[in-house]
Amino acid sequence: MRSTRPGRARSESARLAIMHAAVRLLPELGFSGLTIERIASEAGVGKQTIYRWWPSKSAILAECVLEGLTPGFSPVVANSGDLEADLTEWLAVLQTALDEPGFRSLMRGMVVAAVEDDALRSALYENLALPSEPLLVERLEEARTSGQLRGSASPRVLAESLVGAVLYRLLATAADQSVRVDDLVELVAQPRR
Amino acid sequence: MRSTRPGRARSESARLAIMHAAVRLLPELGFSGLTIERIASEAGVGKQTIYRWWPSKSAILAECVLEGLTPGFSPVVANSGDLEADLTEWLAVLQTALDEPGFRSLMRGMVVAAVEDDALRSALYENLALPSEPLLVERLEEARTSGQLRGSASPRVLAESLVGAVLYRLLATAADQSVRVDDLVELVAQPRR
Amino acid sequence: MRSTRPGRARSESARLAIMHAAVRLLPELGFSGLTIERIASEAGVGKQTIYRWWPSKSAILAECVLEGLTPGFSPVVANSGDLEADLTEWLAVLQTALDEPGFRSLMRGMVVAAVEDDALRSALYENLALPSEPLLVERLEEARTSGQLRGSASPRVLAESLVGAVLYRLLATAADQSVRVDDLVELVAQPRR
Amino acid sequence: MRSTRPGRARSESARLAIMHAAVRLLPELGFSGLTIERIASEAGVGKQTIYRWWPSKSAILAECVLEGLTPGFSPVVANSGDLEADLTEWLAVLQTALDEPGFRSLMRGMVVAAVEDDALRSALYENLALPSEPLLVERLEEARTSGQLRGSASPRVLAESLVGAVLYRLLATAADQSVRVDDLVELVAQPRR
DNA sequence: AGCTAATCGAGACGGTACGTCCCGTCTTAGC
DNA sequence: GCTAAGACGGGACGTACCGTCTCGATTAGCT
Repeated sequence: MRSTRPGRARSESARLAIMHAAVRLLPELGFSGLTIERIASEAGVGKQTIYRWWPSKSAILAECVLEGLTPGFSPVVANSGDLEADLTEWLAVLQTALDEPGFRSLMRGMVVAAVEDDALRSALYENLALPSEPLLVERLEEARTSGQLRGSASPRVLAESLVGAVLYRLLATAADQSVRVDDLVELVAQPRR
Repeated sequence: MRSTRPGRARSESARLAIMHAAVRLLPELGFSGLTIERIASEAGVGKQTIYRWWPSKSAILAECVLEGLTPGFSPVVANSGDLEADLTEWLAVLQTALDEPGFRSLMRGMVVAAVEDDALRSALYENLALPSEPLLVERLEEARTSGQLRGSASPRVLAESLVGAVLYRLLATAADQSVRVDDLVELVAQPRR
Repeated sequence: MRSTRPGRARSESARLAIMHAAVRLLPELGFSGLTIERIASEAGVGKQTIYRWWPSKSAILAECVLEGLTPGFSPVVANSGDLEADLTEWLAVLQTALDEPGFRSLMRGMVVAAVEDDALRSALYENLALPSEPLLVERLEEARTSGQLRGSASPRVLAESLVGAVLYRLLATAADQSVRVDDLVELVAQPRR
Repeated sequence: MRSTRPGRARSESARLAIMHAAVRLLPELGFSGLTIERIASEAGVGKQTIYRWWPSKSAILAECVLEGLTPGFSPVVANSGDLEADLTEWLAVLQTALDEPGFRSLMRGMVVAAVEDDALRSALYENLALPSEPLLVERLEEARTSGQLRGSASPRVLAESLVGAVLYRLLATAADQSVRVDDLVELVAQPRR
């Protein structure tokens, strides 16, 4: 383990300014309209400072996702013992976030970016961001053992269906159309008697 | 009504060459790597000939989708009376198409393009391409009346969940991982006794 | 011989605007301070329009020299039959031009540029510009035959000495110090009795 | 008078490494291609060490000239009492140095640098380097009093003509063309009977 | 058959952004 | 306080495409 490299240390303030600028500009400009040059000038930073640390604009966004700079919704799925209630709450929170146009644009931009960058795709889908899918899978597995899960489909498929339904709404719909939370929950959860 | 304008008629061969070039290049270059200039040179066509007839590269792709130049899967959902069999077949066909890397790349590019262009989004999601979702909704509504649909969720939500699950797999997964067709069908269809 | 290439013809007005901008900016900025980007914006032209036709900024300047866009002094050496008078006049004209600070800076910039570009060096020294040396050699050869040339040194060496003396003054002297025209003439011409 | 300041003393080895690197790189890269960054890495030195002691790359070159790091010719003009012999020898030595391509490139680079930097211009022309012009003037003045100088032109003008002829050859000629030493001497010196 | 007019491939145009190189300054730890 | 190292904000480089604008050469329908 080497203690410190020689030379000036990386500027944390520049790093943060760049990431904040990226997140601020993405909804406004869309992914393809977002340029490194714009991010640099918005952040008050030289272009080289960006290129020194990130290979692409997607990579900047990936780091933003991993650092939680895309606020607005909780990826956490509660576990109250009642699957129906937990899913309803989780979807409602997600829905509320996606009802906000800025956040909608941000997430669309992220999805586009993720298509063209493996690191961002991992960051977005696997680790935490968009649907918090792994956490959801875990919750559904728990529900399987307690008999609250409908049918016999694997928790992974159920989770992907729920998240996919939200993703579909996000990408396919122009207007801000909400998902039908109740129906989605009913799809997965064993109705309580 | 004027049947034909004076002057030289639009060249059908140029039109087709452009669309074929676009579809051929999209998987290779990705949406952002695809340029009008490249399409023009690939098609052996002047740039102006493209700009004369299409407002953007997304518009070219939209026309390609509408003309069925993106081969490889049938958007048709059969109606044999047996929902389980029909869905299984439809998903299997879709899955086979998406197992081919070239087609996968093509569809990813299309999804990206659709995010930034309303016309293409309509062409892709509503009219026919990706999931043929309206046809699916129709089939599920029919199944509801004949009691083959599980639970009480609306056909639209069910359709979006199925299509969303496929979309999620397309976008979120790096490797060519298949969807679990059986589980997806089980999610929606009332199991036969 | 092909009559015309296909495609839009080169814009003469852009070509002239670029060359005029280069000549206007060179004295003000010096050769190393002169940038392609500045020339382009001064000329109201895209950078690519410059790079399409010239490989370097020196090449632009070379074309300017060849087209006579660097006004201010006559390279012509008169031949009145009186070498002493002819040389005195030629040097006086040259001196007057070089007394003007703008022209001085221009010529300094040209000399610098010529060091790093073969084409410009030819344009500057051999064809016409700075000293009109070939014309001077010719005049001196004529004088040799009519016995007006002092000593036996070759006309080429004499010409280079005269031009060199001017060049030396141009490069080595900060302030606008004139050459001593009389002494230079005396160096070369047989004094009239 | 304080003999030494507190703190670490300036590194003489770094100073020499920088100047040697500059002189080594100048012929290879030309003046505009020579960068501080390249000099620093060639010298194995931090950039700041250069900027701390020199204001510009011309200043480094000026110091090189003053320290005699540009080897290859003697600026000294002998005084044997025989002007013709002394000039012939001086020009021959100069010519030999300038016949070497590396030295030629070096001197061209120096001349370019001198155009854009007053300090270097002084160092190059007035103090010692290129032509040792002041020494030459002195020698010619001596010759005037002893009647060895041709005509009545001022020694300064004669010196500038000789040096200018060499300078002209250096700048204007692509190939390594020699000056005609005999003719140049004849131009200035009273022929011995 | 000639005229008119919109098309075609080609490619130059004024621009914007790219990703790189270097500027001159600043900030590290080490001697 | 100097050193090597190297990050910083900035500016220019030369390239790739953008979408527009000529070019001369077709090629259709209408006189």
